[in-house]
Amino acid sequence: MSDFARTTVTAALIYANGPIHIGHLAGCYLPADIYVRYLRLKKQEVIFVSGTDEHGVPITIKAQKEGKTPQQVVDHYYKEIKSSFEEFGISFDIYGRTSDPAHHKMSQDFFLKLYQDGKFIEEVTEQYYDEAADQFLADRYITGDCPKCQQPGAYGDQCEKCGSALSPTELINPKSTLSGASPILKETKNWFLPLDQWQGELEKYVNSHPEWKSNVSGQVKSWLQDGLRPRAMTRDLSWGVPIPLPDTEGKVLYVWFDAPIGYVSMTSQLTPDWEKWWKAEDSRIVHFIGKDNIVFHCLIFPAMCMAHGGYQLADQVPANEFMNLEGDKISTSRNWAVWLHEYLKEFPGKQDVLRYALTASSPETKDADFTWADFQTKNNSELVAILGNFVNRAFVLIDKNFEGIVPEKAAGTGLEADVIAALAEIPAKLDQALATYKFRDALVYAMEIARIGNKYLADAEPWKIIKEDRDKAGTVLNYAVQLVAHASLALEPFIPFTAARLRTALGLADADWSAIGNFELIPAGQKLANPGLLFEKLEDDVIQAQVDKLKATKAQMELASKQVAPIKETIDFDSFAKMDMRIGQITAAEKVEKSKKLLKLTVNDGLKDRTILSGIAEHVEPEAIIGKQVTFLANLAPRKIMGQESEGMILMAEDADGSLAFVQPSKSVWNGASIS
RNA sequence: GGCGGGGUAGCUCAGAUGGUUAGAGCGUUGGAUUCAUAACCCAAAGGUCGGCAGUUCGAUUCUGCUCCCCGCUACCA
Repeated sequence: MSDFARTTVTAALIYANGPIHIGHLAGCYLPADIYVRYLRLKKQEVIFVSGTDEHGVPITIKAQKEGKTPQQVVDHYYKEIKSSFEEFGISFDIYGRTSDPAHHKMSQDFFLKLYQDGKFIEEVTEQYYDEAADQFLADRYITGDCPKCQQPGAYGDQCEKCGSALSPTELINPKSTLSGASPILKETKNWFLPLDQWQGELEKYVNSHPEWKSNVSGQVKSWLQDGLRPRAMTRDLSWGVPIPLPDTEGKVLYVWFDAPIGYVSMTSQLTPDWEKWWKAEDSRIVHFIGKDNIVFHCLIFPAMCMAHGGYQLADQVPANEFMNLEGDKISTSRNWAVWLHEYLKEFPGKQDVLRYALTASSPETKDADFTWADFQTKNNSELVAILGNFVNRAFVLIDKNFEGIVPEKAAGTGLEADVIAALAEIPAKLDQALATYKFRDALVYAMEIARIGNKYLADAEPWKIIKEDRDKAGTVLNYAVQLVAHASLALEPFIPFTAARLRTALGLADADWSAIGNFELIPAGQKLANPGLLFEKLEDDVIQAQVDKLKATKAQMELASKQVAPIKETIDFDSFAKMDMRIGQITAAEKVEKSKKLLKLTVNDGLKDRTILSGIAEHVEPEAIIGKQVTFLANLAPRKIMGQESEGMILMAEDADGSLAFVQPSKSVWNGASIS
């Protein structure tokens, strides 16, 4: 790693269809920023590149929903995202966007080179096309009956009822989810990158990086083991980078084709010297991403680069897992998130508190959970009590006893050697942790300096010594100031706003990693400017307000989901009369093996016992329902489900929360009672 | 369904190529202290390391099965 002359750091491109939330920050932006700041402290050559991804279906959906054009949507969010990142101290060298003409040009050139070099496979396939919406339909936008289990509501890629993987053309009675119309099959030509041809080289590449995190190499190797297949690099969509070939109207580049090129095109906006950062052999590329982006950065983009030639491949891809919020998955569409722009407004000047809290429980090895209670604890018990308190003690003691001027070192208390020794261990540990992307550990090492400081003050008791020996007390405070200075350096990557305040207070012009260990960093006689309290305690009511806000969101979302479905189309009496609904009694119930949802019920219908399979296993205990009377449809055509014959269907009422309840007679009736 | 990651103290998480008392921070309890934002400092309590079985002299660490959470599953990105 020391062979590299410079480092190109990227953080994932985010969709410009919503604001930034803490999941994004913890997932890649904060770790990337910490890493970049660390490299800068070490005076290494580095650039930090990111931006918004402004293409793809989610953007068009958002635009449709808001009655805007896609361009209006991305313009709005680009601005908002960029400014909240800036305010939060994410120190990008360039924050670009993929709708930029320079980006279009570069990704088109990239595509064209692959095309001209014959790296693509052209393939004409039949895809479902929604004539009403005038567009081809991605798998997710088609539903129909599952060809395997016959149940309705299967998606184009998968039936969630029986779990089968499907392709859209297999669906029975397909419908577009956009317009509800029946889609037609239409021929379309797309360009595929034959990933299978790069399998060998990709394996070599992946195997040359045994240091990758287990979640990264695990997923990548799993794909390689399954065998790679050609992947379409173009899409039938109107919003995106147009394909630079004749007669390709209505087709654009696959967003995952142009997005990673975005890193490069954005670099070209930063410096005319951009090629050095992506092509020079002594340039190291590091992609910070979330776990959902692993294959695109570790397989597909590398394959594109191999096909193109000339580009360096990523040296590290430190993917984080996900950050949950109060026990639930963060979700933009469900509004379950702590939004950065709201945080910045509601907690002005407290960027570092959030940076600290998110780093301290960063999802480095597994999903993590952000709770407001934890946020409060981290602020009150660590930032205020450990760091803020130590700094305040040092400044107040010097202000009171030495008029704010750093005293000379004289004979010490005998504890100084221990302090120096304790501090001496920190830089190497810190360096090691940061260099290996273990930011959680690194933060603990950096905070250790303040702990050392607190202990030193408690043991040395300069407030007592001063009464007899002013020089000795001065010595202690001199050391304390040096420790504050060290904290300001070691904590710079994590809490840069606080670090800068400290440097100003100390009169330390420059932040330089190599100064760690230097106990003459702040010269005696230096006039200090007490920065005041670095952090303030967060009271319960402030935290409670945030929790309440989330609870209100949740309640609102539940309310929204409680919307009663509209009445279906009118039917005549005969259609109704055809249904033979009856009351029967459950005499036996057991789980169907290898099925999550299915229960095998034996129902006494007054004539005989019949077997009915019902997808209610997640809602009821088999033992608990034996003996219950239920309503069932008796003349439904028998159907095989998971190899077993089901004779009828149990009627269930679905509650707003998705739970199911039996439809039962209000008093016990005889089995076989018909319903009319 | 297949594949990948994870399940370790009340909470958030480390760790062990298998080996004497499994770690940290926070929280809790007790003590000490008052320069400091009722903060700091010291100490203690607290874990059958998801469950079952196997390999082994010995497993929380290896193997198999199983349960739970998360992700991916290739034209959703």
